[in-house]
Parts: sequence; structure tokens; C-alpha cells
Amino acid sequence: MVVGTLKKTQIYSPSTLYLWEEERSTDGSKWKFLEHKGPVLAPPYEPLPGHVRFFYDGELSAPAEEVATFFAKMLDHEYTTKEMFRKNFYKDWRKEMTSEEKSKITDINKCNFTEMSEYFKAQSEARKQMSKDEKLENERILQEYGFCVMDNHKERIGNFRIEPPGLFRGRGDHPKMGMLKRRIRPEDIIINCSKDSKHPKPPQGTRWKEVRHDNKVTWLVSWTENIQGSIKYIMLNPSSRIKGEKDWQKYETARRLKKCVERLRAQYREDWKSKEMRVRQRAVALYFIDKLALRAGNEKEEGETADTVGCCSLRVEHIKLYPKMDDQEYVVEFDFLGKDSIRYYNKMPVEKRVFKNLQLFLENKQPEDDLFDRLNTSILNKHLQELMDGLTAKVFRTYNASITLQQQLKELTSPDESIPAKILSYNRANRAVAILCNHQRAAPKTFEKSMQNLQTKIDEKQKQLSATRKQLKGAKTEHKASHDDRSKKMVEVKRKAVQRIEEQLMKLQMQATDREENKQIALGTSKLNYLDPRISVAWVKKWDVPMEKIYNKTQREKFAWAIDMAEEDYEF
DNA sequence: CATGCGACTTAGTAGAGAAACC
DNA sequence: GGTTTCTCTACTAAGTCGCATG
Repeated sequence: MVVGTLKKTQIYSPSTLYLWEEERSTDGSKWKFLEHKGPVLAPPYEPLPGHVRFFYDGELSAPAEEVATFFAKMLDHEYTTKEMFRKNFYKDWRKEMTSEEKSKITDINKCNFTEMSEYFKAQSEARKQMSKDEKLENERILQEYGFCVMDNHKERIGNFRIEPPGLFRGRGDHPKMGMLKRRIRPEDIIINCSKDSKHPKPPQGTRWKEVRHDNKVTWLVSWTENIQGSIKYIMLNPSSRIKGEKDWQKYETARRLKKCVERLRAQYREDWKSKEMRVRQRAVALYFIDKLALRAGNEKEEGETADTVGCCSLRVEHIKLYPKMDDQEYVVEFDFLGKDSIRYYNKMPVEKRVFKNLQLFLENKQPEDDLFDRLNTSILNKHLQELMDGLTAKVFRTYNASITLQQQLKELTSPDESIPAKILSYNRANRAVAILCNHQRAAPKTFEKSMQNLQTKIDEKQKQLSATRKQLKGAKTEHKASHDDRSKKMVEVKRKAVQRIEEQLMKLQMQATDREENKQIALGTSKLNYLDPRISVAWVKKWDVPMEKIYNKTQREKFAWAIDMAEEDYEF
């Protein structure tokens, strides 16, 4: 499944060039040379100054201060009011207390963190004032630790800082929210680099857990996190060769799916009739994944994470069947929490055969039973692999997202519209994808207000327009009467003014529409992860839209390969 | 086959920084 | 010039998927 490799021919120039390169190592090695400075550790704890007090039940106290400050720092956040959060925090906090403190502090509700909280607020205010030095220092750290050398190229590292200690903030109803995320020491850290590179040095008097030289992986640093026991990594920035190449490959796989998707669709429709239950379940699940862009849905360990599901892990309680709904037949209603506990709610009419199958799957089951009891992601992906080399469930999301963007752009862009109108069209196409993938965001806190402000501006612009139109009319009348040069000029001036204001008004209205439609939709995720950037690049080139209207600096860096590769006739 | 682990991609949000506004 | 508003970036959680292990 080798699709070629990307090669950077320049180091970090804005127009980094990529070239085709035929050959690529077949032994699974990801690099030949890797050298870096290691991670930036979290700054050590600074004890609170003496005047900052902590009260327990009205009495002065100071138990396990550092952990207490983690809670204090979050005091304004809703998290700290949640029972589960408080319980988990309190339990972990007690582990850090001396036995004396433990016997004194017995009820979190009698703790008063307000002075600590005030202190940190004041601190962050103060930090804003002297941010210049800090900025300089950050820049120095970035220059020193933010880059590595991989195979002759200086590459930007993604996250070179070790996560600081704090309280775990899970998403949704997470059973571990509030638990103490402990400080990572050099002794917890594994370094990965070339044998023949200059190895990163641990801080004075400490040592790394291990230094290894594994070129079958792309990470530079790893450690095990204590909440879930999972491994965290430091890896390269998306602009790096190694990430770009992988990204490109991903879209090439999706394009191969495009070529055979009709065959697969015919196949799963056929499988709806199978006499084998597992085949039918597989086929219906695949239909959902294809049609609704659902995620695969791996099983999760109960009690370890928030209760969320994807396609294969859907339960009976997550769907409702309606033989008739309004003027539609065979409607399925989905209502479940997906990744990040984002709600997926949708009603979709399905084919009769799918509907009948679903009824069958539901027979004799409790709400908490699996809908697809004969299916999991491993079975599904094995099947997909047989249908097409490299095919897995997530490829459908990539494929459907990209093909939707391409279709929508074709449909929505009109040749004679202005640049702002074209950008609105682009955003609408992007939005169609975000809706398909259910990429949501919390409506901005100030949304209503900012909407109102914009409307005020529009109203004002409208008034200005009608006033200027009146002036134009007046000028015309005057010109008719006098027929002199001066009045002729005046007509021209007013005509131009009207035109300009009309354009401004249109732009504002466009902005308003765009913003309103975007209230709870997050466009970024699909843009960054699902849309073949070559589609956008081609569109931009075709319609002479400035690239930076579509992609900001980071995005242009990430998609440098596509910007370089795609011409206006590119087709996904 | 179930289970767990490792590596990697995908995800929303908080807060910093930049731009617009007054 | 200071404040408000918007945009971007950093952060890190939460998925997917392949593979080893028993």
C-alpha cells in the first residue's frame, strides 16, 4: 500500500516544497536519524506566600498545599460544584495529607479555598502586565526545545511540554473527574532518539526512566499517565514530513474507497437479506456508518470512562423505531452520547429492509443490551479489510466528508458572486460536512450580544445607504437641470458611494448569516481532519480566492503538501 | 476469540493574542 | 490608548485500530 513519500526540499521556508520520491523503506521504519532536546518539564511548585490563608471550619489550616491549590485554581469553574468531582478530589487530596491533617480535615464542605483562589486571580492579572519578558522566555524555550532533527530536516515538535500536575477534567459524566493528575518526573519519562544522536540530558541529579532507539515509532518522548494508565506522547507538529505524509495517505485511501463504494453499497444491501444474523448486523451497522458517518464504536471498560457509544456499541436504548412518522415511513430516531459526550440526535427514514432488521435485532432485549450483539469493531474492520485494502470504518467518515465538500462547493459556488460571497459558500459547504460529522461546539457565551451588535451595524448601514441613494437622486436632478461638469462629477461621486455602501452592507449581511448558521457548529475539526485539503486548494485556485481566507497560517503549514500539489482541476 | 496495550488520529475548550472599536 | 470582540493556538482528553498475549 505504498503511495509514495513526501520529501521536504527546504527547511522551514514559507513555501516549503515537497517532491515525489519513489522509494520508501519497507521494513516499517519511520526514520533513520532523530535528535532532540527532550521535554520541557512542568515548573516546580511554588509554595504560597504566608498571607494567603486556608480555613477549615473557620479555623486556620494548610493541608497538602499543592493539591489544594489545584482545586482553588478551578473554584470558579462549574466542575468544582459537581459531587463526583469533589468526591474524587477529596479522596486523592487526603492521600497527600499528613495523618495530623487527615484527622483535622474531615469534610470538604467545610473547606474554604477563597483566599487561594483570589491569590491566583491576582497572580494571573499581574502576569499579564509583565508578559513581555515572559514572551521572550517562551520564545527562547520554543527555539531550544520546540524543534528536532529527523532525517536531515529540522522539524517543529507538537507538544514539547510535559503536562503539569492538576486535577483531571474528564468530559461529560466522567467517573474519574477531579482525581489528582500527578507530577511527571524525569524518572517517569522514556526518551526515544537515534543511537548516534546527541541524547537529551535529564535535569541535574535526575535520570530518565529509559532511553531507547526505536525507529519503528514516531514519538520522541513518552510517559504513563496515572488516571487511566494510558501512555502519553510527544510527537511532531502536523507540518512535519512524517505527519503530512500520513495525512496524504489517509486521503488517498479515501479516494480508493470512492472508486469502489458503489460495489460495497450493493454488497451490504445484499447482506441485509442474509440468513446469518451476524452478517445482517454487520450490514446494517455499515449502512449507518456510511449514511450517517457514525464512528466505529469500540467497546469501553465500564466505570473507567464516560458512557459514550459509536455504531458497533449502540444499545437498544439509543434508537427508537417509528413505522410511521408524519408523512414518512420507517423512521429511526437516534439519541446517544458520542465521542466527548457530544449528543447525537437524528431522525432518519430508512429502507424497509433495514427497518425490519432493526426490529429483529431489538427482539427480546432490554434497553441496556447491545443493538448489534453479534458485532464489534474488530469483526467489522476485518470484513472491510477483505473488501478493500486498507479499508476501516473511519475511512467512510473521511470519504463522505470529502465528497460532500466537493459536491457542495460545486453546487454552491456561483461564478459571478463576490469574494466574500464565495467565502460564505465555502463556509456553507464546510458546514454541511460539520453537520454530517456532528461536530458541535458550545454556543459562544457572548453570542446573542455579538449578534445584536452586528444587527445594529446592519441597520445603520441600511440608513446610510438610503440617505446616499437620496443624495444620488438629488445630484441627478441637479445635473439634468444644469448639465455642467461639476454636477456630472457629483453624480459620479454619489454613484460610487452608493455602490461602496451596498457592498459593505452585503458583506455585513453575509457575516450575519454565516455567524447565525454557525452558532453551534464547529467547522475546525472537519477542516483539519476530514476534508482532503486538495479540494479546497483547487477551489481557491479556480475562483481566485486568496488562500489565507480559507486557511490560516497553521493550516497552511499543515497542508503545505496539498497547496503544493493540487491544481485547479484536482478531483477528489 | 477476548483482552489489554501501544501508537496514532480526532476532539472540544480555555486562554492568549490580534484586530476592531470607541 | 484602552477596552471589547474575534481568532488562533495550546492543551489534553477521547477516540480508532492493529497487534501481542494467553
